[in-house]
Formats: sequence, C-alpha cells, structure tokens
Amino acid sequence: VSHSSRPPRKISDSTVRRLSSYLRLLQEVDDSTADTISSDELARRAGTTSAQVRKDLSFFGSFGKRGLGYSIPELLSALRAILGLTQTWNVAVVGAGKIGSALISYRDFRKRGFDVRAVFDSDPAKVGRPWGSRRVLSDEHLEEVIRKDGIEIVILAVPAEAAQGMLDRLVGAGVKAVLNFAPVRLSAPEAVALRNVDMAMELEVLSYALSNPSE
Amino acid sequence: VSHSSRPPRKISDSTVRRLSSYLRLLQEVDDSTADTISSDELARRAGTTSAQVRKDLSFFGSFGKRGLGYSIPELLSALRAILGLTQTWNVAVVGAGKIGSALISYRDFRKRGFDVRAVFDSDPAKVGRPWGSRRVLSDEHLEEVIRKDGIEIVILAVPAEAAQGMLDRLVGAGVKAVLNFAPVRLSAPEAVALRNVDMAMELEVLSYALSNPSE
DNA sequence: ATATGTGAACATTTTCACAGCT
DNA sequence: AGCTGTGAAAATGTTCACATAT
Repeated sequence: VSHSSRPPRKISDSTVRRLSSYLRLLQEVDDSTADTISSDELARRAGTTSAQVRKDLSFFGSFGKRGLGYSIPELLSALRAILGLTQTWNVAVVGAGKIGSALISYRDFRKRGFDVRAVFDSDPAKVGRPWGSRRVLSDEHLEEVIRKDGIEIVILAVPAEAAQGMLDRLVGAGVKAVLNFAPVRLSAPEAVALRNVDMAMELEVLSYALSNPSE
Repeated sequence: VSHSSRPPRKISDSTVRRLSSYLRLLQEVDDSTADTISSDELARRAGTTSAQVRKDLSFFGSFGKRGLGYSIPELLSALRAILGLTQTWNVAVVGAGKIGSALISYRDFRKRGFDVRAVFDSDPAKVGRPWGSRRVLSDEHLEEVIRKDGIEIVILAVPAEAAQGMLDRLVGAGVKAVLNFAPVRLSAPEAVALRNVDMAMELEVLSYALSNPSE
C-alpha cells in the first residue's frame, strides 16, 4: 500500500539529498538479482542507517512491505515522483568559461533528466562557438531565449563579479532555480531556489580536516 | 586578547564551512574603509546571524574586542590558522577529462593556497598534453609522483566506474584528503578526509524545490 | 554606549526500540 | 520470522539573552 508522494511538511535539505542518493543507488542496482531491497541494504550502500532510510521515506508515504522490504521498481518511481523527476527540466548554462563548458557536456545531467538547451556568454570571442549541434549565444538574448525555450533551471558559471548582476537578470526573466558556481554569496527572492557549489570552500574544509586529524 | 586557534572539541561541518565563508568575505572587504568589523556586519554579509558568527569563532578562542568588534587583520590571520591555510597545500588532479581540465586552471585555488602540481590520466591520448608549463602524466607514475611532489590533497575527477579503484591507490600512496567529483559513494579509511561534489544531486535538490514551491 | 563571549533555552535531526503487517 | 513505519529519546545545531569588557 503506497500513497505516492503525499504533500509533506517541511523537508530538510539533508533528507532531500539522501533521497537523491537512494535514487542513484537504485538506478545502479542490478535488478536481475532481486526485485526487492530492504532499508538495511539501501542504508549500507548509501552510507547511512536503516532507520534513517525509513524515516526519510516515511515523510512522503509508505512505500515498503513489512517483512519484505521495498519493491525496487516501485521505490524508483516513488523517488522520481518525490524529487520532481517525472518531467525533463530545461536547463541553461550561463557562462561558457572553463567550468561552464565542462558542465555543458556533462553526460550525467541528460541521463538524469536535465536537458541543457542553451549556453550564454557575454564575451564576443565565445559567442558563436559550437557545442553539440548548437552555438553559444550572446547574453543579449538571455531573457528572450529563456522564455522561448522554457528554461527552468540555470547553471550560473560566470566570474564572481558578474554573478549577482546576472542572477538579477535571470530572476527578472522568471527563472526559479539557480545552481551557482561563482564563489560569492548571492541574494535572490525567497521564491527562487538558489544553491551554491563552492569548490574552494570544499578544499578549505579538507585543509581543516588535515590540520586537525582524528576529529 | 586572542588565544589563537586553541585545539577544539569536535567542530561541525557547517561551522567549518561558515568559517571558510567568513574568511572569503573578509578577504574581499575593503580594508581602507574600516579596520574593524562586528559580528553583526559579518553575519549580514555571510547570510547568517551575529550569534552564529560569535559562536563559531568562540570554539577556537576570543578574537574580538568587546564594544569594538573584530580587528580585520587579526581575524583574517586567526581564520587562516584555524583552517590550516598558513601553508600552501600540494594538490593533484586525477582525471583530465572535461571537469578535471576545468579545475586545473581554476584561478581561485591558487589564490587561496592550493597549488595544483600534477595532473594524471589513464588515457594515452591525454597523457603528455600540456597544461601551463607542465604535462599530463600517466597514472602509472601516480604513487611515485605523489611521494616525490608531496601531494597532500587530490581532486578526483575520473569516471564513476574508476573512482573507487583510483581512490584505493591514492590511499595506498598516503593521500589523506580527497575531493571527489564522481557521482558514486566511495569508501575510504576513517583517517582519510573525503568530500563529494555531486552536481547531478544539486540539480535534483533544485528539481525538488521547483516541484514543492514555498516550503 | 557598544559589541563580545557564553551558558541556557530552543529547534532540528538522528537514533532507538518496538508495535504492527506480511 | 522478517522488515517496515513511527512515536519517543538522544544528540546535535541554532538562537536567546545577558554578564562582561572596552
């Protein structure tokens, strides 16, 4: 009995991240081996505890069968529904520098339901450059293309100085979700989902760990 | 009166990340404007609260002056000491694909005390390729170069299937800190600091947010 | 007057432990 | 017997509020 993806309270970030990792793990499971998986097994693979797995899922419904575990296909589709992955999302990359260019062709994105449909840059030297069967667009056309192509998520990979200005334009154009790679704190309206990937910060956390062993 | 960087208890990940963000913000502050900064001002810029700033710092010592705030140069050097950034760390990038290549020349790394000294790949087509004044090395020489160059931190940017095998080699060669970009859960001994950057997961968190507005 | 440092209160997240299905 | 779903307990993280110092 599974009441698929009921509207929940307020779900923590860490829960959502774990749900994403459960989904990835299940997609990798050799489904010829078993049709079903226990919270214990899933926890082992995800590096967490079985109670955590069950609690995370319980916020959204009852997807398992007592005494048996979770049907892998059912859990897969439940997780996809929860995470909003029953649709393909239209993505644009803004900034065709080193990192932006690397992300454009990141195969994992498409594989997991994110379709990069446009790439923008403000540098005339980069505008017109081919990628796949398309070309890098001038950011003059940002608002227009975002509307025309129905861009829902933007990967922001511009220099730190340009990031806030560009974010403001994106918000103005109606973008509701941004993944920012620039090492600055950005501000956006409440209604806009904004996440940051800060690689220098990650290295600094490693530096801290190296400097303070065994803690 | 500042008892610089006393050895602390167990510091949470979020505290370390905030300390890193305080450091970055202070480095950007125009120090001609003011010599001193309050927890309130720092919090405003970091997107947190003044109590949080003071608590984070208090785990390591007393760096401020009551009634005045924190001396910017003193707080800068305290944060650098806490985060282990008084030294330059020797970094290697393993995997010279799109993402690895983008990271090699990420200017922020060097600016913040991380020196990329070697790049490895297992693909003969990539080995020998120039980057800066150096060349991509074959991973045959991994262990040897790691020891010779004193590599302390590795940025792992190989395909998911190769990541665990490569991590095992890195650990064998004595590497104690790894930043993993492959979308797999890796396992390493306790003593090894391992962090993951999973861009598809970040997009899935955005997908969740888009699908569940205003929560 | 102003702003830190911190114990205590509060909030959130994780773990425990067990009743309830299959 | 086996494994889920979930309240209750424990642990962890954040905010309050104020004594303390300049």
